[in-house]
Amino acid sequence: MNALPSEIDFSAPSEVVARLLIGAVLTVDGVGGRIVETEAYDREDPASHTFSGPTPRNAVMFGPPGHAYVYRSYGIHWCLNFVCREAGHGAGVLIRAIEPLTGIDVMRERRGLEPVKLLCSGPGRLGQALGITHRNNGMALTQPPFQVEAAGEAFPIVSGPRIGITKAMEVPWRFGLAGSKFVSKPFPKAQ
DNA sequence: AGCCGGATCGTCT
DNA sequence: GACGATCCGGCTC
Repeated sequence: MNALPSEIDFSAPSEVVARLLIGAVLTVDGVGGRIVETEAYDREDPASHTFSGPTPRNAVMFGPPGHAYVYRSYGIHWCLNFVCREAGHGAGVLIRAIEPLTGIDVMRERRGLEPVKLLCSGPGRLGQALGITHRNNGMALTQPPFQVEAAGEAFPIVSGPRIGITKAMEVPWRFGLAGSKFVSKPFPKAQ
């Protein structure tokens, strides 16, 4: 009844890709799980790193789609994005939370003993649990250590305002798997 | 359950 | 020199 998982078209608009990624399975060196929360960012988007044009930091986001854009957050965390749209556009999807499925022991080594629920619940935690660093910046998502398997079925999706931004707060480009206990924060009015 | 401050540093003004 | 696409611990209600 389910169609075979098809490849995700990263050249689509970031808000489309952000929805497609809900339910997809992401692993890094075999460690990962089901994506349950994403956020879309785009070039004409005041909340996006690319809003003010290309810089050394955001260069990867202006490169070809289907690559990893990794940035340092608050001087502490590494956050993982997938580049979208055509090369030169400057759009991407922030991976905010996954439901851990494989390599949970490795995640615990990296993050310490804590409930599975919290291992990848938020972009900083996810980055640490999956071992993401600046070395992953610019890497193709079709090549090791990355593996992205598209969802084989349509998952129920909720949406709402993005987290932790101060601009374009009215844009509802945060997406989540409806009812998931692994999202970083509840969605307004959802379920 | 919710608010507050500290940690920590690359990036851009 | 200021500011984060954040997390965590400690405190209060």
